[in-house]
Amino acid sequence: MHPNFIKHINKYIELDDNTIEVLNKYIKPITYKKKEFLLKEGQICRSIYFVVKGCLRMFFINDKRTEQITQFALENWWISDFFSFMDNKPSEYFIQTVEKSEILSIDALSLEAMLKELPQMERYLRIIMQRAVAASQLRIKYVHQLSKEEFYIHFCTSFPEFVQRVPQYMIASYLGLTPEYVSELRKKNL
Amino acid sequence: MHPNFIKHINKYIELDDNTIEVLNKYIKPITYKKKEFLLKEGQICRSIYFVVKGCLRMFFINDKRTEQITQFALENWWISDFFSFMDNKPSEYFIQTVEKSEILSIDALSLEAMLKELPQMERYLRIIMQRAVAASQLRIKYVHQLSKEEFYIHFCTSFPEFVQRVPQYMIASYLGLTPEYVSELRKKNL
DNA sequence: CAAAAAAATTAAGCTGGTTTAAGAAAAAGT
DNA sequence: ACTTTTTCTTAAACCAGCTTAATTTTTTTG
Repeated sequence: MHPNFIKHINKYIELDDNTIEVLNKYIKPITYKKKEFLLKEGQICRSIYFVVKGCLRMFFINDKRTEQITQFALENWWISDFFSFMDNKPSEYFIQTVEKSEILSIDALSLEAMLKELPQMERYLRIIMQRAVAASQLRIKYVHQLSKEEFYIHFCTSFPEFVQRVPQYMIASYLGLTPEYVSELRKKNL
Repeated sequence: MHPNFIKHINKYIELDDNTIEVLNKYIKPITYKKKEFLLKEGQICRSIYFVVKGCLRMFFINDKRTEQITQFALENWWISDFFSFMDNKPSEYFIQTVEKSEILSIDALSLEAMLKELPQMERYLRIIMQRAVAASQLRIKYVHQLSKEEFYIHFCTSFPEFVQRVPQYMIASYLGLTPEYVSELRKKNL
């Protein structure tokens, strides 16, 4: 089992050796190359994914036929299309690696079985989800509070690791900007 | 204890009479008049709130000194500033009733004690939080996918109950539009 | 290393939605 | 019923950020 994953869970709940062993039964590690898809539009999102190493992006294709990124996931982040995952509905999203990545995945049935055997994991997931809600409250606030220029600068200073690892046009897409406008902002702000 | 609340929990987990009685110990019902505040900017958000009857809004004051609404909560919704609640940090939000409302509140200490005594409630909250994450994924998608006009029309057709109950300028604020523009849209689309 | 593909830049013109300001209509309080 | 407050409307001027299109730079691949 991946030590980073254990460490992450252990930040929120107590974990004994037996629990770790049981967890191991349900969780499936996969290594992906750069630009591989974990989910494509039209498929049902059968799993939730934990990033051990690497980077994922989630996006959809908008009416103008361009990719609109809605989320990134770096190390120790969970990602999924939760609507598709919970209700078994075809997803409108793609989930793809931005770079070579080591992923842990757990599908809906395994998750239910795991939670039945290890109910203390409900608490871990509850806290993770609660933090995700808090994060999206913050994100919505920034969207309304900041101009696009301020939003871009705020993102770059808050998450410098992204600027290093992720192409500029993907950051533009995530922030709802055109690559051309980001280019202009960079010229102005450097 | 409020039957709507019990019914809501019962949608996600099994509830026996004893559990309900224990729950009752930790949960505090309060009735608010129209326009009363449950939280003000600068205060720590000490509780999470469940709307039994009525309507709440959450907003912050932006740089132009106008109220920016980020969330509503109608019957059977939970609302809180989760960052403030989890980390005991002063909130930047206000939470206020839009109309006379019956609210159940549970503060952080009571929540922890309740979850210790009723660990099965972790599952309920995990599912609630997971659904909230799914909802915010959908919201972000709409923000990127739809023009402001489409966004307004989509909201009005998806949540007609809001249009009935909530003043138009509040819906405008929630959607990130000026009241003037909404007025124009209404003229155009009726 | 050369060729191709992917990513970033530049600049001019344009538009969806805001701002500003004034007035009208509806709702709430006394 | 009357006064005050809140909410909604109208219209013109304005601008942040987008579109389009061509070029350059960087990265990837054989």
